[in-house]
Amino acid sequence: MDPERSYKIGELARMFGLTARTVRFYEELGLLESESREGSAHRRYPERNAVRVRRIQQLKDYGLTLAEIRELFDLAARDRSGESVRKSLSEKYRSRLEEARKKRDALDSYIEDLSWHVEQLERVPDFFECPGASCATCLWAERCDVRLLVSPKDGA
Amino acid sequence: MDPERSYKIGELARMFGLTARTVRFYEELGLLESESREGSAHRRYPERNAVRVRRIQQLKDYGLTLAEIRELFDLAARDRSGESVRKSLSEKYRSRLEEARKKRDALDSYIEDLSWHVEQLERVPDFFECPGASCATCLWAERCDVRLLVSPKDGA
DNA sequence: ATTCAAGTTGACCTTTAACGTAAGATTCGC
DNA sequence: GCGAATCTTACGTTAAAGGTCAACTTGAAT
Repeated sequence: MDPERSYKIGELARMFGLTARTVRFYEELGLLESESREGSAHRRYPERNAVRVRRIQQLKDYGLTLAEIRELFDLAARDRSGESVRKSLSEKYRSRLEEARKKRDALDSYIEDLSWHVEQLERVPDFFECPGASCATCLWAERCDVRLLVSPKDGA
Repeated sequence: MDPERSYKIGELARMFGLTARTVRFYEELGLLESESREGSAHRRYPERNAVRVRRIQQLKDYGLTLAEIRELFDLAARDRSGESVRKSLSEKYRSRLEEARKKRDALDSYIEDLSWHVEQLERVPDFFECPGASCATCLWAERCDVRLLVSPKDGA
């Protein structure tokens, strides 16, 4: 890697499938740093920004917001040992992980419920007759009682 | 159930933990039907609307939008046999189910990836030294090469 | 008769991140 | 000197399900 190397905004954008607007936006947020533009009117991004963009994409994929990514970058700039960054990122990942697991569990029970409903809908031919015992999906209220609108958890 | 019974907007709202605004909003969308207000200025919701509200909440819980719910209600009004409603709802549920399963699978692999990263972050004490082989979480680009930013799928 | 909680219409506001898009002026590279 | 690239500024997008005034009117109970 050549530390002297620098990219124009379009180059950097193309390298990662972004638009110039996006790169500019990232810089606005403090995620990228262009050289001071002495004499020139166009931005120049030193090589290290390429790595940053890649890192941004990665962290974004893992569910971090750009604001959070910025915090991490700031942290890294202040603590060069990397300790605080590692701790912070680790915590963030852990909490994301927990959220994700909860979401997955919720999704699982959602899937179960929905399966039950689909089954009900397709199994009983005259399900809509509201036999008086239970009615999971009846839609015309004129014939229905609130108490007859059941869910799987209500017990069969 | 007394077919003559009717509710004021606040009553209906309180029954289901809604606000009057919400009930009004539902009526605007065509989800509820108040009696024609001859002589009166206040809405009156016949009993059947209670069942509708309950149904709305149920369908909402299963991920249908209010617009979709309205379509179902319309369908039910046009086809009293219930056949088309059952078909439509069944299809909707099925597609929701498929989406949910995909989401869950994506979530699962996300969880795996994230676990890998957490492990990496916590296992290698000087992970941030960028040993040159791989670097999953390094944050200061000055010392890093883009190619060193790896993910679990990249192979260890 | 009074009162005052409850109801009414209408119209705008909220949330939210990560950009898109338009416009017109400049600049760079060849 | 020309056209592609870049610049700044600033508003637009997305969008579901209501929230929040504001200013007014009703209706049931005292």
